[in-house]
Amino acid sequence: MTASAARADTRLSPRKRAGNGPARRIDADEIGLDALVGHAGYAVRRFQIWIFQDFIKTLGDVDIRPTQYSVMTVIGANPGLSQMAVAKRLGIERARLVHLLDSLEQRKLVKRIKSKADRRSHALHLTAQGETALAKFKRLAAEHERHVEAKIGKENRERLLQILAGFT
Amino acid sequence: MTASAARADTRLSPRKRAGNGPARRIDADEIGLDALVGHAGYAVRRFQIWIFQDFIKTLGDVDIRPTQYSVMTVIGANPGLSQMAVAKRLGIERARLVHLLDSLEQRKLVKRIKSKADRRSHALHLTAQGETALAKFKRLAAEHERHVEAKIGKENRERLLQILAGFT
DNA sequence: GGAAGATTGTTGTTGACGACAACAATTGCC
DNA sequence: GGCAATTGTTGTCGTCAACAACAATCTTCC
Repeated sequence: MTASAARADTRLSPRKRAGNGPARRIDADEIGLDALVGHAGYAVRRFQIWIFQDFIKTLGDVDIRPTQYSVMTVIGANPGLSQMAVAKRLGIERARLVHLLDSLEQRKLVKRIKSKADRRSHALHLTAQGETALAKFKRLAAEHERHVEAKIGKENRERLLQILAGFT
Repeated sequence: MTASAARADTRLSPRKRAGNGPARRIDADEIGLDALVGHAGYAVRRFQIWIFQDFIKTLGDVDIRPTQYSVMTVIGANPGLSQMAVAKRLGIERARLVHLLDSLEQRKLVKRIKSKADRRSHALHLTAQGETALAKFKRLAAEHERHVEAKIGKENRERLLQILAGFT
């Protein structure tokens, strides 16, 4: 079922089939994308939507979204980071990180500790509760990753990670 | 360097390096992502952001965003489609497509023609101006695609398209 | 040592986008 | 002929990226 793509570009162009309206019912599966096939951005966008939806669903019970997971993972692996450091590392704006941390702090998963070295900044840590929660999140994330494998194949997933390793 | 994924889970944890704050200046490039590396979703998200930004910049002079481009491409290749058909094909909601078409119609690139076969629906067409404009957009999109090649390599781009072909 | 400029966290706004819900007009079905 | 489904539209809500402005604080430079 997944192997049925990658043609489509070389089908006889359906151009100007209809004068001012479709005479026949169009099945929406048989619409030629033409130039759209072959655009990396389009494929990546569609895939990203799919993968995020599966992540959100798989971690739906614990109510954790991909960005929240990435923030907790980075803090868990590097306790004491400032908000700027986390934002820069994850490529999110510090303005946005404020709300993310507000939410995570309300849920007692993360805490902001005033840094004594630089009184402008906060040192970010997971709470004890946050540590055990993150462990559970990681198990669910691993399950999500298996869904990805099931979707595109184990070796394709690894090739993908290899190709995109420069963006992490 | 690109082969360095898929371990990550088994590195000695740098946990608890800092008591309540970073003693040393952290360079934000040397922050361990640990479990984040190895997550397909994270890599794909970062890549998608990069690729969209390049697309928007490359087509900045003509003020066309990726979604607008995809809509015009589909209409150009399949004149007379209804809004539902386009929405379903591109995976966008029909509610959202309304605004996209409003914008494109104001710019005289697309026109909605009342279908006589089904008076509920509109047959979508490019205007003459839209046709020539789309040709220019496609040239710029091809230039963008070359940027992608330059970023990840020609053969990696093609492998990527192959892997994700099922999502187009 | 003090003024000038940079950095950090915060608040706010804007716009693109996905997800829903409701609605009128129209079509298809039984 | 009547009732469910479809199509386009309008609206709301929440997520997210991109900016801009601001107070507090640090750094730099004279």
